[in-house]
Amino acid sequence: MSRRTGVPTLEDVARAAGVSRATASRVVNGDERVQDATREAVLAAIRELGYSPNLAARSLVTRRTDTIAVVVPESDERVFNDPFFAGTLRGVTKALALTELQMVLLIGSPGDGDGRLDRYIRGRHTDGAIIVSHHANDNLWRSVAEVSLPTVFLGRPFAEHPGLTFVDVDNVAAAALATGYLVDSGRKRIGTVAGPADMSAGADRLQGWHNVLTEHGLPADAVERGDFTVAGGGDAMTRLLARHPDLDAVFVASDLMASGAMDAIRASGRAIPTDIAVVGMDNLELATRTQPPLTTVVNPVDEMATQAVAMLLAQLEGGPILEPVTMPTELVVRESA
Amino acid sequence: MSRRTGVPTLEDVARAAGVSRATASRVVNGDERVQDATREAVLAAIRELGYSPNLAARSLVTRRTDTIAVVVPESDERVFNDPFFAGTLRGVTKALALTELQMVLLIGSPGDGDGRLDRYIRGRHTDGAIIVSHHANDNLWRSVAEVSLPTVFLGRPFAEHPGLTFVDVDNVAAAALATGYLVDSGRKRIGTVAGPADMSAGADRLQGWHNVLTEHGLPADAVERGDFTVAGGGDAMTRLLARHPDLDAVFVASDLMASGAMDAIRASGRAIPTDIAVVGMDNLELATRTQPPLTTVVNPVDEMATQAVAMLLAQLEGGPILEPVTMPTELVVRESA
DNA sequence: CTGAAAGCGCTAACAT
DNA sequence: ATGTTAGCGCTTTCAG
Repeated sequence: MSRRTGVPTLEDVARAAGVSRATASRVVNGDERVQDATREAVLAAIRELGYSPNLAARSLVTRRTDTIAVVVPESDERVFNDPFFAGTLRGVTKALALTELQMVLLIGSPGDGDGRLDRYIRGRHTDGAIIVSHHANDNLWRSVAEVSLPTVFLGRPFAEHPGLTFVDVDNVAAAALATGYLVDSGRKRIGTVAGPADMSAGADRLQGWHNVLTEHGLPADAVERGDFTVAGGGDAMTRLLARHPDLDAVFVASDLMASGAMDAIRASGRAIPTDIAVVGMDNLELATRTQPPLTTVVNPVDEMATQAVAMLLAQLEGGPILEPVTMPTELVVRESA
Repeated sequence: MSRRTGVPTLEDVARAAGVSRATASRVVNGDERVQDATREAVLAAIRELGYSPNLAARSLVTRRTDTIAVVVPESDERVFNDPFFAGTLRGVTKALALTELQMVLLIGSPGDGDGRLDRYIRGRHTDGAIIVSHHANDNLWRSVAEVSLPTVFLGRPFAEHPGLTFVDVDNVAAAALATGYLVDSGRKRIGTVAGPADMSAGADRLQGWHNVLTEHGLPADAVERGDFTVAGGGDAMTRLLARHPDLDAVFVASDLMASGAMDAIRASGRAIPTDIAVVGMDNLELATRTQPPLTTVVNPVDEMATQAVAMLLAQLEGGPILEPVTMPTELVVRESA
């Protein structure tokens, strides 16, 4: 016995079962061509010794790590305060639980730019990646392309690029749906609290709002940007009201921002929806608990995550890069509009 | 050139720099005793080739994985809906960002009991573990002990065991603080919505509530259990009111449950705090947004997480297992009590 | 169906 | 200061 550490190796298992390492390995990996009796012996040895494969050794030879990275180029603050990310992570976790893959969560720390994430990707330390909240100036898309790491974006990456695939909702259509509802209910002066200009969700939702207003010959000049946080939404709404006191409705590009915006509206002495109607987007649980409950557009994060994982798995199994997928969206009418 | 894959190895770097693999390795690992000129050459080769160490190969020889597991034996649903876990993960992420360690998130999936988590721990696939929400019938504590995996519990594990360390708040004291406040403000008939009996936080908070009431000669019989969710808190409160319609106050063992409990109280036609005073625990952001804002006891998850990571790092660096740490707590008075 | 042997990429003695 | 060498534990040809 040359076991210095307490951790049994495949060699130990093989010896205990009276077979070669190769056969033991076959049993561990479910290879069919092992005699039943032999298999039993090995299995018994494994149980007895409490053997568990050394993943590093395995991955050194298989050239797979059996992990996938979930990359979120946002601060830990954002990620863990925004239910949108929670939903995304929940979806990914759930989908991954059915596989042998382990999830490695990579969150952008404000400290070092995106250098850490980039290095991790370029190092090919995982078999694939799901990249969640992509900004225009992230070069993550370039990195995954250069090292050809199987990747699916959750939310359309700002820079489209052949070979990059993603799953998203049609954010232009979603915003149009929300804005159209406001128009149809007779609102004439409709502003928007938009998302960041460097994210496709920010840009597209603004576009959808703009399209509908111009189609109807209504002014599309009341725009302020928020950063997808409650506070950011509140600040943006305050600025919006200062510049356009005649607003009678607003489309806010996320429920979290809408929550802040509603506080700002109330603080200005206006009533919701009587003075100002509010429509959000995401349909977080939060939307049912605002005062009044928030009319919003569904952002099916769970389904999107599941879809993204499925597309990634297909690639990992050697399939082609699948076409981008767009998920359907719907309006949920509550009391804020 | 024998490079079949596109991924450069240390060997490639060494060759390009005209040195041996050993020297290249020294540069990569920041070994001092390398001539500046040599170092420069190696660094240049690394940049040129876009070299990144193969972690599997490294960990095979160093016997370290440079990862730590964050184990949460709860369903993904719970984990990603409960801001308590979000706070914990935020704290751990933040603390880990300052190190070279990568976090592996292990979440209990309802499917396979805790077998998956257990196997992962016993396989020693990480250098250490932080175990977050521990239940009485989890045998995780036994597993980490048996394979002597450096571990810190976040929240006192139900089974105390020499060699197990943890960081927690004094939940008995916290509950006593909340209940004492209710007593001091003249309430006479104080119930509680307690947490699960199989978790130390559930048991201890119930104990603290019980202690104060008996000390003051008040009845301590109005108890219903919830599962630390909004819905669970609501249901428990409904049962509590049915059995004890004379209640004039309630200590609810978590803010999430308190939120549900407040809905149930209102639904019963009672006013908060006039008819029933409510005190929660955790001091989530949510507590500021309930109607009325919730009086609660601070659960300093961020600091606890930081502390837990620090204690784990100390162990990983070869230090002794540190004594359990108890964090201080305080009452935040808002309008619900 | 099973075993022998090669080697994945790296670090860490041990030489020099 | 640098090179040589011996594995780390595993999978995978290749023989038999």
